[in-house]
Amino acid sequence: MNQSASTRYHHGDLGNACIAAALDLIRHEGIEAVTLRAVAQRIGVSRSAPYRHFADKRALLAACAEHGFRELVGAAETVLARHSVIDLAALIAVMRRYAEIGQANPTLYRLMFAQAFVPEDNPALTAAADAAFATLFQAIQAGQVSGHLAPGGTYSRVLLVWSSVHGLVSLCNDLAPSEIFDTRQCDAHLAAIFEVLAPALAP
Amino acid sequence: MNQSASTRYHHGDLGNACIAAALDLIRHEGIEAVTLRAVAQRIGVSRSAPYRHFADKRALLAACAEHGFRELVGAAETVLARHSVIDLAALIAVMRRYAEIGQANPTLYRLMFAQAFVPEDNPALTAAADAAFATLFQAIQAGQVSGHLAPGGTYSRVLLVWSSVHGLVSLCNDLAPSEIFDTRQCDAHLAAIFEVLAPALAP
DNA sequence: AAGCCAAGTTGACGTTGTCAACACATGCTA
DNA sequence: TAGCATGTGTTGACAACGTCAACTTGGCTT
Repeated sequence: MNQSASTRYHHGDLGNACIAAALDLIRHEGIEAVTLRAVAQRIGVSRSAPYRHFADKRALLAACAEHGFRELVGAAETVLARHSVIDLAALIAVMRRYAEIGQANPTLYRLMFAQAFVPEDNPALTAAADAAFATLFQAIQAGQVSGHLAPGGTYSRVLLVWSSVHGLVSLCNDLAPSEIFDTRQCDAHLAAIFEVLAPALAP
Repeated sequence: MNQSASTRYHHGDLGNACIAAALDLIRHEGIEAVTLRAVAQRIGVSRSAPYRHFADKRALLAACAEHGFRELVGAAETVLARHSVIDLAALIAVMRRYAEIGQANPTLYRLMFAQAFVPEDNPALTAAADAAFATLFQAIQAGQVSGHLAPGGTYSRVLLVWSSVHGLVSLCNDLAPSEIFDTRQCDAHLAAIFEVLAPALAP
């Protein structure tokens, strides 16, 4: 009785254990190391046990991507909560945190934006991505309402900010560093971008 | 003699034939359909013939990505050549064309920015990506010199423009369409972004 | 004409995703 | 309490894939 979870026949929470193991492989070993066999082995379970909890490998990866979006939204909300008003500095702080997370786990970040590539739609994943968009939208809107950000074109500004930061993080994560574009200076690049962007966002 | 290329024992240009076949599979069948066996079969050659021309599968994919960057640069230069001066309208036209190409072949576009993910560096691919950056840089610089674009911060502005458009194309290509963010309206989103961006770029 | 080398082929191997058939455990019902 | 249904994990198997080694073919040089 109360046998350790690792030796019980029934794992108890194999679904989440699979996600955790996959996330660990994604973070530390790269996407090619993420095989269902490796995931199962890490948990101490047979190779096809995960099929009781995920339809196929892509479903497991989608769950990991969903986790990534939730982490992103949670981090953004934490930063937002530290600011009593949403002005340009607050917006920059949020996007800096966004970039930080994207850079900290490049493989996961890439995976998050690789899911919709597959034809089957995944409502949970779409909702998680939407939550990221909505968080940014509400922040910018709040800044505009309180007069700390330039008014009008809320949707366009959300698109611009998200696209810019997502684009920069993607470029820095996915391109090899070169003399003309040093992908290791993502933070500095982000600051440079927001310097140009400032007049278009501040009131 | 002068036997048809498809029946000759020596193909003559198998390397380029592999790239062409892979590009066709990428465009029409999706990345998962790109197997060395499928590429070889399309050319009418045995499964491991490509290994005489590419070290491994990734090398072939890198060559495809390189081709994609060259197409991008060529298209940008064509648009630029149609404009006697580089003002905001010209810049928008270039980036619109960029987005058009990125949307026309999403799988290839994604592949182009997925190469540097692998540890081995690929000088030819890095050079091709650099050429894209350099083209945009020179265009913006020329516009600034001639007084048709706002002066100063050339590098920052290049980063901003490239990141924004690349980010938007990536988001539209890779995310599933949702009610809050319709990824099928990429062109309209691009116009919206440049509307906000205009004051930061025009003189 | 001889022979060398690049180019293409064939056979084979290990890995992977996936499925079907089976075994086990747990909780409900009689 | 016995038995059974259902959910959970295991095992065996298969096809597809990337890749390598050994072999064959063809054209070019000398």
